[in-house]
Amino acid sequence: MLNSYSTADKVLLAVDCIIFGFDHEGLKILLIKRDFEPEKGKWSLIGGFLKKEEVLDSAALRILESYTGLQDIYMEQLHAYSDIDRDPVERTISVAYYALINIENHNAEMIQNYDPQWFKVADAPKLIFDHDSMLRHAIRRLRYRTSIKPVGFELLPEKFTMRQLLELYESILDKELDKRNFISKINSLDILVKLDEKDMQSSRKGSYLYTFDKEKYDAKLLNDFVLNL
Amino acid sequence: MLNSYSTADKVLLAVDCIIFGFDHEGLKILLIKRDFEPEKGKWSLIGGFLKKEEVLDSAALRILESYTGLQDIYMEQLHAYSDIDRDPVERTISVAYYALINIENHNAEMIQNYDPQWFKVADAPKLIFDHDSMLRHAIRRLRYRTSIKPVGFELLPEKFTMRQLLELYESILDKELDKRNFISKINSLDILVKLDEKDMQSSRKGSYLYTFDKEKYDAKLLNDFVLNL
DNA sequence: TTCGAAAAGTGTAAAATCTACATTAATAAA
DNA sequence: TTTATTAATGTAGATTTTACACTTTTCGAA
Repeated sequence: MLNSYSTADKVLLAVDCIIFGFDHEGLKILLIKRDFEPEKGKWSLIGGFLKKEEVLDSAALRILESYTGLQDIYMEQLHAYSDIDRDPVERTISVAYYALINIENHNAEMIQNYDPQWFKVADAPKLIFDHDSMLRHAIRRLRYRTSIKPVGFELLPEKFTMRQLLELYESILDKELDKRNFISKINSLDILVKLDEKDMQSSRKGSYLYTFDKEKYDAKLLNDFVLNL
Repeated sequence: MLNSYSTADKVLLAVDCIIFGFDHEGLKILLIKRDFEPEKGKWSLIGGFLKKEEVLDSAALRILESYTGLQDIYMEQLHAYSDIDRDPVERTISVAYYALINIENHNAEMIQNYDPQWFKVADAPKLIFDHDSMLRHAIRRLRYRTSIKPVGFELLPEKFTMRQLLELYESILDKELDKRNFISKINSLDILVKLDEKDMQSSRKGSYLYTFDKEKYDAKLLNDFVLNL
């Protein structure tokens, strides 16, 4: 019978995580050397299997934490991948999630206790299975997301310069942006607070530091807008 | 062990289809009375279980065809739903797909041999499980899609009037559009061919019929744009 | 102390796009 | 031939987007 629960096939359900980070070198992606067969030792997204009593969103969080120690990361579902032979061992459907995190905040502990590595998106090694394709889709989604939601809160340090924000957008969109136009567009979003404090690392003159106005930022997360950069 | 294939749980994987159609009454959604327990007799999206040797995309096509006879329908994956108790019988993860189809082209055969029914989106009955939530997401996705890809080829008859196209967009976006602005924006997409033929049903004067320029339409499907309606 | 180097900060004019809006045209039916 | 009905059409003003260059600040070197 077509729709009998009892005769329907059951399958393994995996979750793979595309974790984006950002630092002075640009947009990065977090990868691990796979620690079990098949493809042991090859570069891979962080992944694992869904447990029966678990929701996908939670599985993504659990799996991310188990490989990185990272907690309370906001992830979004990307897509379900189901090619028959995507996993050579056994039929496995994988649901991919992606997240944005601040590298500096998390890196020390993570590198100490686990073994993930950051790669510049452009320099990422070949990945196992269909993970390259997942990564490509995630980048596309991130670019799109950038055009309708604010980005940066999760990726930048608490205090940051306008230049850092500009470089974040440039590295996500992979194109140069006009500095003055960018600043006025970002300012028109009204999500930044200019501090009375300068960062003196980057120049003699020093550049003002900003933070996000969390409330306004979150409000913008809910209501899509068009940001034409 | 965390990532052992042999100890990982297997789950049922369902596919549910949100089928959008359009006719003179507006945007519609195709539903069936569920023909098996639980919730037998209640309104439901068209759905079924993934088979082990099947890709999700194909499962969506197979399931749609089994309930409607519809073939060669282009569907897009929407989201994977995994609430623990979303299906009361057994843990089931469902991947939702959505599609756009032309009601008039397909209706006769479908209604004859199967028992699905069209509902105006606004008048849809309460659905089983989390199908209401799937439908809401699909509508949101369709609206978004409408702002970055052309819509209509799959939903309108071969030849259609500008008014029909306008009403399609209005019913998807659920708002009134300015006729003249709409026409000039659509024309600027350069995807329509104006025919030397009028539809005399709707008025004394008659209104010109259009078709889509399939090539240009398809090209626009690939490259996103912003259509500010 | 002055000078040079390096990045920060700032404004505008022209072009493009978006919006709001009303009249005339064509035809069939009465 | 008149009337009723819907189709078709254009523009001016407002808004947004784009392209673009010079001045400011301060540290460190001469």
